[in-house]
Amino acid sequence: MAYNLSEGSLQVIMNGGHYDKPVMQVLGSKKIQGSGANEKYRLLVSDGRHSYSFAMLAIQLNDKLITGELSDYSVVQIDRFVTSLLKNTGKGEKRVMVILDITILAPGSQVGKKIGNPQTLTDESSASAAPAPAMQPVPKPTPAPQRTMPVTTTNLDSSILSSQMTHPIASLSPYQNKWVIKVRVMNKSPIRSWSNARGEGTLFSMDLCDETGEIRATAFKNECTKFYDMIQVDKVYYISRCQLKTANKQFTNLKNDYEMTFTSETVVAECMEEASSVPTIKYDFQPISEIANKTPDSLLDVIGVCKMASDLQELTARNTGKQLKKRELTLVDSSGGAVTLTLWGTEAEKFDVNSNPVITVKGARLAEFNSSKSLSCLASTMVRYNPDLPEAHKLRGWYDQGGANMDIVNISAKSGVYTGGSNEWISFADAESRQLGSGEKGDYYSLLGVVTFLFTDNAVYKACPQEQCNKKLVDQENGLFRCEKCNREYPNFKYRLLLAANVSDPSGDQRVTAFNETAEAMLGRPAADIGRMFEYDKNSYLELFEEVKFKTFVFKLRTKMETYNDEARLKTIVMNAQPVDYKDANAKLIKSIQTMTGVEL
DNA sequence: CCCCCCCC
Repeated sequence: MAYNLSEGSLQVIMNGGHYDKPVMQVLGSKKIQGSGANEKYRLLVSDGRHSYSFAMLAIQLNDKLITGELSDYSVVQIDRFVTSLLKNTGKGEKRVMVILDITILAPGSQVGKKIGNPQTLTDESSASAAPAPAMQPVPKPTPAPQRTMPVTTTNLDSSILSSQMTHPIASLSPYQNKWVIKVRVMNKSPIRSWSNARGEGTLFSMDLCDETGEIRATAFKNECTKFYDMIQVDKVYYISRCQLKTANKQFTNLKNDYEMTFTSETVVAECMEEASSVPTIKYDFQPISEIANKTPDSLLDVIGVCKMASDLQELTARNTGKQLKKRELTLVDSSGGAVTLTLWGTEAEKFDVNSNPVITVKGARLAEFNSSKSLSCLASTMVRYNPDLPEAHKLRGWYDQGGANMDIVNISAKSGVYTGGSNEWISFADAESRQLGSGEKGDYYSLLGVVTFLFTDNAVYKACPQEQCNKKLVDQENGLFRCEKCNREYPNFKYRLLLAANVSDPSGDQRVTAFNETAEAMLGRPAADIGRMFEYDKNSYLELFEEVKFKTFVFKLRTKMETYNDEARLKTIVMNAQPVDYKDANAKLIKSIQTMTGVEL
């Protein structure tokens, strides 16, 4: 019987390339460290053309070798493997393959011989290119020298560790505990304390990654104190002897089924050598336009350009009474979506409002409020500004070359209290002929309209600082402001918008009023910013209004006949103003053409 | 062993 080995695959793999599920023959194996449950084996494998001895068997596959299922001359399909470049004690780098999963296609006893005449593959990345040492083609469990792990971080020579085989994150599991990982710290939380029925203490957690995956590690109490200062974001460490357990996906979106806990046995040593092969961070970016379809409370990775930023806002948490600081950023990307990202605390304070950085967030929580979705940073969320990433440079290019002016759909747009009405677009002429607004209750309708004029006078006012009260304040000219509704004076106020505008469509036009949230959506800036501009930078204020003129929105309007001074007149309020989603707009237009013409398009 | 992460 002939066995087809994947000839040439080893050369591809050892040059750092990928080869999908190569078929190889095992020509030998050798125990290189540990004993009992912690044994580790090195294999001599052949693809028929070359043989290579720096193939490691992941510990979970040891059984196959020990039981004899996997033996010399076995033909196997390597379903999953990783390779990594290792420092080879002064002789440059050596690429090692770690076999994570195999299917045995034919037992060694059936094959019974070496297939072909494979030549030893020399390590091409190494100048010395020493041939791999030959191994006996018979598994002889020889007592390998026991590797003793230093237990403390003091006097730990990291070169000892680096000369050893490190284990890929992807192969860690609770069923093996003898490993060393070489990982970069992606994120480190602040120290936090807890107190509950099961006890109290301090902890911090960190997110780690290597070429094969990522994992969260948490250090409690003694380990928290011992390692907090040492562990630094972006640095690479050798870590061993942690406890692994199943990760709770509710609190992390790292791609790993497990997480680890530091124990008193845990060893951490900084990697002092060049370690650029260990990646800096792993993202699973979601296009902003897709965020609206995600489940609330899920943790997402997003990249976007900060198109606008609110002022710093201070507020009191309702449940805890804690003083909070927040800043809301609007992120846009080339998907045509926009989303609000809320920063908290010092992250909010230190944000430079005069910049439009590319921002990456990893593990931001999708929040839902009043049926609009936004992102909120948690303590565990990684936020980076203008990171040196291909995606970031691409997005910067998009933004600077017109993306900044692109019409966007803000999935976080506040929808006000609007609930009624049809989503069908009608025209002002339709609204008139249907006599909308003549009834007791008022009528709702939607249309595609252009803002043709904005009244800049009285568009922003100083409102009562009380949460539920938006009453315009009377300036007492003594540093205090009086609210007639609350019947008291305040030293502070909040800006609110009350925007009057004209909206036109091809059939006519209508004077409309937009209250705070909808006016913010139309003007594209928070009321606080607009108030500040009105007060201190009138030119920018007027410019902003000029920019919005002739912008098109999908309006949801509420219209009702009201009587002023014996004169009945239609009052139309903007319930919602959304930038145009042209894909959706075109579908609606095509549908209405079909309805009108009866022609299938 | 945490897992709170805030506000409209």
